[in-house]
Amino acid sequence: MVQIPNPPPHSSPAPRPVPTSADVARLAGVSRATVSYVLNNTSAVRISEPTRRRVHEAAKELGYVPHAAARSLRAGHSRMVLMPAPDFPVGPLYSQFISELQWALGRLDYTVVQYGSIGVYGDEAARAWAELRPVAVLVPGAGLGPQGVSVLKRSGARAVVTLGPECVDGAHSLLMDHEAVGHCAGSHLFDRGRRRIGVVVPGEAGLESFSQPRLEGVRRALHGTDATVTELPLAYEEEAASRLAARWRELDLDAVFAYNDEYAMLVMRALQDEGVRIPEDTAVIGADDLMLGRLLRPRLSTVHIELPSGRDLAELVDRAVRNPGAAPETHKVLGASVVHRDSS
Amino acid sequence: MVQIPNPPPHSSPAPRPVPTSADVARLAGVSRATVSYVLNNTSAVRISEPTRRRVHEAAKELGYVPHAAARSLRAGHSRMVLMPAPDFPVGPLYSQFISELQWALGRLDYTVVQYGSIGVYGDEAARAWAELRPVAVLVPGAGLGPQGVSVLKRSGARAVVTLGPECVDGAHSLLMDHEAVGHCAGSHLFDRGRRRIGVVVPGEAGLESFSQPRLEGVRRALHGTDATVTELPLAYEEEAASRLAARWRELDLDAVFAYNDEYAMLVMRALQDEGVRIPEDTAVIGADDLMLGRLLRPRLSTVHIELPSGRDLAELVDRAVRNPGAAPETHKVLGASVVHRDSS
DNA sequence: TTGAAAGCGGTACCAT
DNA sequence: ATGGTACCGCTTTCAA
Repeated sequence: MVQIPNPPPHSSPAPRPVPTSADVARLAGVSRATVSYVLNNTSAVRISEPTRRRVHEAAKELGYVPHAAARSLRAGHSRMVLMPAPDFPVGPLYSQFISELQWALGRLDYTVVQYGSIGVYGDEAARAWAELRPVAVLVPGAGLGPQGVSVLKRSGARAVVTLGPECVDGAHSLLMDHEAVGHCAGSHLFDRGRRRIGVVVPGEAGLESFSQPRLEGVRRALHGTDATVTELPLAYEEEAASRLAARWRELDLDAVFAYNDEYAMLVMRALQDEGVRIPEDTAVIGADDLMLGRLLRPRLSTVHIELPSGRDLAELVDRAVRNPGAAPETHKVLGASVVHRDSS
Repeated sequence: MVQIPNPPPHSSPAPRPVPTSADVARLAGVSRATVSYVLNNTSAVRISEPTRRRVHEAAKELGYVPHAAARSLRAGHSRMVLMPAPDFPVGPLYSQFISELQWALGRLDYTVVQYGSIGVYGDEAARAWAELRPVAVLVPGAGLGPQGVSVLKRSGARAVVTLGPECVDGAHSLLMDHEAVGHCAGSHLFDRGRRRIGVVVPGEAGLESFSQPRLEGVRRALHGTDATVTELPLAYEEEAASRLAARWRELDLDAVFAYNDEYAMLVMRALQDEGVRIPEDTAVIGADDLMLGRLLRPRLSTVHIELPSGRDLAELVDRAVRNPGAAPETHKVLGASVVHRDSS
C-alpha cells in the first residue's frame, strides 16, 4: 500500500454522543413518546401537523438514526434473515442466486444479512447466529445438524431452512442433490458408448461437499454396468493438469467428467496439448453450463444446473415465518440436465 | 420444486418463550448478576466453583443463548463490521478478498456482516446501515458520499472505509484505481506498436464503475499520441460478440482491451471464428489474470490486478477503530501490471 | 393530542 | 461470594 499525504485532521477529537430519541424530543420540546409516534407514523395516534414538523426537523438537525437493537429488543422480534457468508470462491450461479434472494426477501420487507463465520463451525456457529435473534436462518451446505437447528429455534428463529445434500431434522430442507449432477454426466457418457470413465475431484478445500456427491452420482449411474469409474484428484493448476495428462495413455480412459466447466477447460487444454483428441479419444463433460464452455473448441458438453429461484425461496421463508408451527417442507430443488455439445 | 411427502407435524404449536438470563438465574437459584458474571468469566468477581457449575448446567439445560442486541445496547457498542453485500456477480478475486478479510477481522475479534441492501442506494443505504450501529463500515465501490459517511459517524461508527475509485471526505479511503488497469493495457498495446485500439465496455449493469475508469485509463495512456481509442459496447453473449466480430474489418482496429479476461475470451473466440488472426491482425489483452487466460490459445495477455491483502485492511480497520480521532488514511491499493503472453 | 412510565435482556456498580 | 438495581434506547399501553 502506498501512503498518500493527507491534510491534517480538521475534526477535533470531540466525538459527540450519538443522538437518541430523547435528544430529539428535548430539541422538539415534546416527549419521547411523541417522537416515536411521529417517526413511525403510528396510525393509532393522531399528532398535530405542527408537532410532526418540529419533530422531523429536530431529527434531521441532530442526524438522528434509530437504534435497531433497542427497537428489536423492545419489539421482541426483528425481520432479519441470516445466512452464513460463503467461505469458498463462489461462481456466477450462486452469486446470482444470492442476489435474487436478497432482492425477493427485501420485497417482503426482510433484511438479509450474511454473517461471516470463518473458522467457526457447526453448533458453535449456530450459537453465534442465534445471538442475533434472526427471524429466519438460511444455511447453504451441510454443517448444520439437528442440534444447531434446535438452538436456533429455541432462540426464536421462526424458520430454519437448509440448502444442502440432505434434509436436516426440524428444518425446512431444500435438497440440492449433487449426485444428480454426477448421475446425469455418467449416464450421458455411458449412452455415448464410453466405458472407462474418469471423474475429476478437485483438490481445493471446501469443495468436497459438492465433488463427493457428484462422484457418487457417476458411480451410481454406472453401477451394474461394465463401465469403470476412476477417481482423478486434481488441483486447479496448469501443472497438475499437465501431470494428469502425461499419464493419460496409461490411465486408459475414454471419457472424463471434470467436476465443472472450469476444471473441464483445464483438463481439456492439458489433454489437447498432449495430443489426445476430443471427443474421439476421450470425451469430456463439465458442469454448471458456464459461458466459457460454449467458447471452447470443441464446444464443451456440460450439465446444466438449475438452482431454485430466489423468489420461490423467499416465499418459502415468508410462509415459514408466518406459520412457524407448520411441518417442515422438503423440496428437491436442483435440476440437472445434460447440454450436449461437441466434446462428448 | 418437487414436493416430497413429509411426516406429520410432531411439534405442537407450543413455542416456548426464549430463555433469558433471568430464567437461568431462577433455575440455578442465583441472581441475574451472578449468571452474567459466570457466563462472561468476569475476572473482577470471584464466583465459587459450585455456583459456577449450577449456572452452567442451568444455561445448558435451557439452551440459553445471550441476546446480542441487549448486550450491545447495554455496552453501548458492538464489534460488528458491516459491509454491503455485493450486488453484481463477483469474481474469484473479490471472493477471495472478502474471505481473507473476514478471516483477518475475525482474528481481531470483529464480526463481519454483509448487509443485503439491494434496491437501496446512497444515503438511504447509509441510514439503514447506521441503524445497526456497527463499529466500522467498509464500503466497496462508489455510492457512498460524504453525507453518508457523516451519518455513519454520527451514529457511532468509529471507522468508515471506502474501497473505490476516489476518496470520500471523512472516510478512510482505499483507492482502487481502475484507470491504472486501463492505463497499463493501453501503454502495453501502444508499446507493441498498436495504434487503433478498441476497448470493450460491458453492457451489464453494475459494472460501469469498473469499466468506465478502465476505458479512461486507456484514453489517458494514449493521449497525445497518434493512437485512436474506440469504445466497443458488448453484452456478455456469444451473439453480441459475433455481431461485433462481423464488423471487425470495417472497424479497422489492430488491438483490443477487452475489459477483463472473460470478455477477452468471448471476443477472442468470435474474432478467431471470423478468421481474424491473433495477435497478427489484432492484439487482445484482458484483465484479472484468471487461470482461464493461460489456457487459451494463443495464451491471453492480461493485466494482473493486486487487491489489498485482507490482513492489511483488517489492520487498518482495527487501527481506525482504536483511534477514531486520527486523520483519515488514503492508500492506493490497486496494483496493476501487465502479464505479457501470446495474444498481444 | 400529548406525556409518564413500564419493560425488553443484559451488565456493572454498590451493598451486603 | 452474591444480590439488588439502575440503565442502555425504544415502543406502547394508560392516563391526563
